[in-house]
Amino acid sequence: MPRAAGRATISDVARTARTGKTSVSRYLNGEQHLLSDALKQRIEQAIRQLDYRPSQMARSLKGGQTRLIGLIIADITNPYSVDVMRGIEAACRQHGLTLLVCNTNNEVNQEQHYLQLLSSYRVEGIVVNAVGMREEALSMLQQSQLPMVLIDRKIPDFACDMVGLNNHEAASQATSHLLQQGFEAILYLSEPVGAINTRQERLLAFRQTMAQHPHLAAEQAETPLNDGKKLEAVLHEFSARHRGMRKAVISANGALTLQVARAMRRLGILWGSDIGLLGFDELEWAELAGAGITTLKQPTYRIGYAALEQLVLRIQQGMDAPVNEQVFSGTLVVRGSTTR
Amino acid sequence: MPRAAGRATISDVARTARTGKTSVSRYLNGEQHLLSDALKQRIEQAIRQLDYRPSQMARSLKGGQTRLIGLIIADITNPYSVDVMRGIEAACRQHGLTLLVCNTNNEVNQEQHYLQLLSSYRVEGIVVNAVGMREEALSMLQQSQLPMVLIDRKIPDFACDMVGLNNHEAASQATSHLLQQGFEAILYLSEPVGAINTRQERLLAFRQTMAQHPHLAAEQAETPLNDGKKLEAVLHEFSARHRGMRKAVISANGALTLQVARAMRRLGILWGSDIGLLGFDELEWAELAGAGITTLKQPTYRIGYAALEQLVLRIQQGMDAPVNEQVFSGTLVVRGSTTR
DNA sequence: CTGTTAGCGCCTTCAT
DNA sequence: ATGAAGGCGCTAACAG
Repeated sequence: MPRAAGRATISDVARTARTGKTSVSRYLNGEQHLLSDALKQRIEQAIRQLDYRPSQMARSLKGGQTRLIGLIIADITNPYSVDVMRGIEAACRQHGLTLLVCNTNNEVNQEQHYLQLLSSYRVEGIVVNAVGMREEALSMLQQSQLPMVLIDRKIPDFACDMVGLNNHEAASQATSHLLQQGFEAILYLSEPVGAINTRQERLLAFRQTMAQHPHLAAEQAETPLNDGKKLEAVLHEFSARHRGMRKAVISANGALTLQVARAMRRLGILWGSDIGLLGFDELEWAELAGAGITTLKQPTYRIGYAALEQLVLRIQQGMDAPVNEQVFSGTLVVRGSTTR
Repeated sequence: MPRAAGRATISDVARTARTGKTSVSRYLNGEQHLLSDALKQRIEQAIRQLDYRPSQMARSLKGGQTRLIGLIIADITNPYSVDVMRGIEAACRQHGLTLLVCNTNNEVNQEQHYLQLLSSYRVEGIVVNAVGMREEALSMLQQSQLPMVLIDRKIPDFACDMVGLNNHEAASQATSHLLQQGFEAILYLSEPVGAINTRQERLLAFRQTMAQHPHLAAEQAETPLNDGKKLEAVLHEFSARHRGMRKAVISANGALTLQVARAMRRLGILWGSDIGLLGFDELEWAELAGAGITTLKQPTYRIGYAALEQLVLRIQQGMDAPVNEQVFSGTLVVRGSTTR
């Protein structure tokens, strides 16, 4: 009989099967060829009878591999992150790894907490989807000697593998499309750029592309996600300033595009006819909103998959191997918001 | 100096601080009032110097609480699930619990795998967001004696705490709204109902409500999420069959609503003018799609929060306490798709 | 106040 | 082919 409270242990099984712990352990670890059929039978039955399941805790305490990978996501609400996650998961399955997901909800405390947790559970590596994560938090990560790969984010003075979008190319592509469509004034809208390299790169590419056409108006504005009023003001003024010209807005990410669309709707501005609209990140509802919204779609699944492959590589090679950065190209999905 | 490979252990710290493991352990566990200041100093420094971090593995192996909660999600892609998760997380924080998220990607294997994993890591309880999960998989869960609560799903012959939507009320509410708006023919569209109680309840309530108006047309159809052609056919025929009447479609969940909207668009049917449309689950883009889509919004955050509270209760009370079921009311958010 | 000791459940030599 | 013994890192009696 198993001990009153708690689950059965390997000793319980051994006792029930009238043998020693060693044999049970061997049975569990695929060294069954070393056991007599009779013993195997007894062990098998004991396990079933006691509903025994080995404790991973104890197992990996002993120093074995955990085959665990941690994923730290700053905002699970972000479809981009979820899509990337699917790629990571697929790759994990491929490698016989198990993924543990931690959502930090954009809170620095949580980041630290989860990092410590994952580390103390001896995950073999972590993927950090840092969109929105602050520098301070990431520097904590640096401390831990865990193999790690960053998604779509580089940190100054922090050598770390990274996988993400070719932001420069993507932003150029987006801007060029708008120019080709004959827009004469373009507003590049993003959340506060700060020191976040992803945002900087996109903005830079926009500026460089526009710089080739000095007679056109290239504007830029930053607005937080939750300030609808400010967004309306920015949009309204941009619109007014370029009355009579063909004008368009680029939104730097999916979450922002939603807010932009809402603001335009409140203002009674129609994308497609009154103004052009192009957003980074594919949206499942892009085709349903008004005339449709043109997006720059990221290969999220591939990014996630590649990130995990990179992590596996890092785990194999150790922390001394040179840092690797890998970027993928985006795809422009043209819809009604940028065509006549 | 810490051992060459691997991290420092409590013994290393003890040695460096010229003391015993016990004192270090005490220092770690908030029993600092039992230590002399001098010792405290030495330990603190040793910890910093060695970058020591206690192994949760070892700790909980010893029999302590893990303060870990597992969340099994069938489809992380589903915004409903993600929203519920946010509620769970908030409640976890409140209780000093840490949430480990596992996405089974609707694969039965994964469900088993994760369940075993979580169980072997001694999580104190699990929340199962079973939308889409198959019965077989859930019966596995039943085996494990883990405290558990189901989200929006009941399983026959399986006594388990549950938190979810008041499906009957919600579906009645939705149907009544359509009737009030003067729709004369209503099509209730859902994924295959099967034995899933949530889907059955919604459908039943629809039928009962419609039964009070025998002169009106109450239709029902089931279609898988990925079969756009079938969806178009169903919609087209429904439309044709009731030409000249005011007709509407109820979509049984958010993911389906997206497909329905796409299909209507392909068919050139406009919701709001040609046909009514009402979907379960709030959609962030509901106001942006055409005339806007009326939704039945679930209090997802509260559902998640309540689920975790229930789990905590279950953990405290043990597995013998009577089963508890808790349902919340939905809210109708009326938009252009169901008004003239 | 502080250190010694004995496990937690498992894996792994090392004997038998 | 099988089992006994030791130890992974930590906590919790139980002495000093």
